[in-house]
Amino acid sequence: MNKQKAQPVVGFSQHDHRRCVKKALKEADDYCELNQLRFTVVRRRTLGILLESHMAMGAYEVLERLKLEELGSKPPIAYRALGFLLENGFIHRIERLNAFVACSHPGSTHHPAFLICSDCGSVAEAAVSPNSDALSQTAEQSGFQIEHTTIEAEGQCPDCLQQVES
Amino acid sequence: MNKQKAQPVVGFSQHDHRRCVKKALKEADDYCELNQLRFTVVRRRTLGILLESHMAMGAYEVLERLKLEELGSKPPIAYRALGFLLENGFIHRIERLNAFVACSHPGSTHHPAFLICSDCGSVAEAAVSPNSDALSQTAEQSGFQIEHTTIEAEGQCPDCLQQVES
DNA sequence: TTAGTATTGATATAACATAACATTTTTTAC
DNA sequence: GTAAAAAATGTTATGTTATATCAATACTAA
Ligand SMILES: [Zn+2]
Ligand SMILES: [Zn+2]
Ligand SMILES: [Zn+2]
Ligand SMILES: [Zn+2]
Repeated sequence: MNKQKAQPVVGFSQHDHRRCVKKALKEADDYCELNQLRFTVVRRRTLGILLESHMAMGAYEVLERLKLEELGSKPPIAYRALGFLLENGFIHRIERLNAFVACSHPGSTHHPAFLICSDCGSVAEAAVSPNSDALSQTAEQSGFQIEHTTIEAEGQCPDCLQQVES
Repeated sequence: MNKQKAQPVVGFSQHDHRRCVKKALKEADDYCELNQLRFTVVRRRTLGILLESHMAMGAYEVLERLKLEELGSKPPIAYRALGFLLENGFIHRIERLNAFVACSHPGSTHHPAFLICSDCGSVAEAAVSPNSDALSQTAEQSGFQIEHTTIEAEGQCPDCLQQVES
């Protein structure tokens, strides 16, 4: 991650970002109401920050943003909010980056996979069908019961590849 | 603790395991000689420590072991040795655990996948064929060029599942 | 209300990792 | 063989990520 800023995270294409954020927050509102989860100010705003950014953000980066809005200033504030959002599937953790990113298609349970550009830092999420991938097959063969998968690829995104060519 | 398939050293009897470690070190010796790599005492011993262990080990855990043998006492010692071993494919890094594990089948280039037991901490490595998995397909479709993959599953290993049942 | 539970506030520290520079060892060129 | 260059190690310091703990507050339900 050594070049510019905010790159699209949902695939590598343009989209109406503001509407996308609003929609996602609304869906989270609904989900929390339905499941009697307490979608507090800090939690909602944390999700908002990640949705707006559309980049993977570190916990301390999120915390900086929360500080600006007087929503907390100490690490546990950020980690707790992120923990809540992770548990409820609103965000994912990118292990290779020690960072967090809003889920591109929340609501449905899925095994997310991420494509991380090492040049521009953009992160794209793709759903991998749970039972067709090689990992699940290997697990099944050996009698291992998967509860969570981490599937991440690092490399060059289409945009950055193009820039090298030209 | 006995598992089938592409397992590292878990479950081997003490005698077999010793031989297995010795064999792996010998292979590393040969590889380094062939490729004119400097397989120094610290590097070789670090690989030995990981081979002997039946679990993934953190860098500071490895460092503790090196300390005991007067091979270094400060973090960079361990991280440098681990870096060398990573670069040359003798070990892998498990992102979810911030830990390192000796490769189960070094020599050949492969996309390693790991099955991590959240109960007993055992880690099994399996090779995933690079071009058949869903991740590679997704990447190819979007024009993303993969350089490195992180594929990890957390859950219950067969042994730990059995213990819950009984 | 009142007790119980969930969340937040705050301090401290644990765990993981690297930057920077000095020193030593090994390799290479002459 | 010696000197220069390169690689590895020693050392200090610091940066980064994450959690344990306990006090205070807010929400929930009897
Ligand atoms: Zn998702
Ligand atoms: Zn890019
Ligand atoms: Zn391997
Ligand atoms: Zn187990």
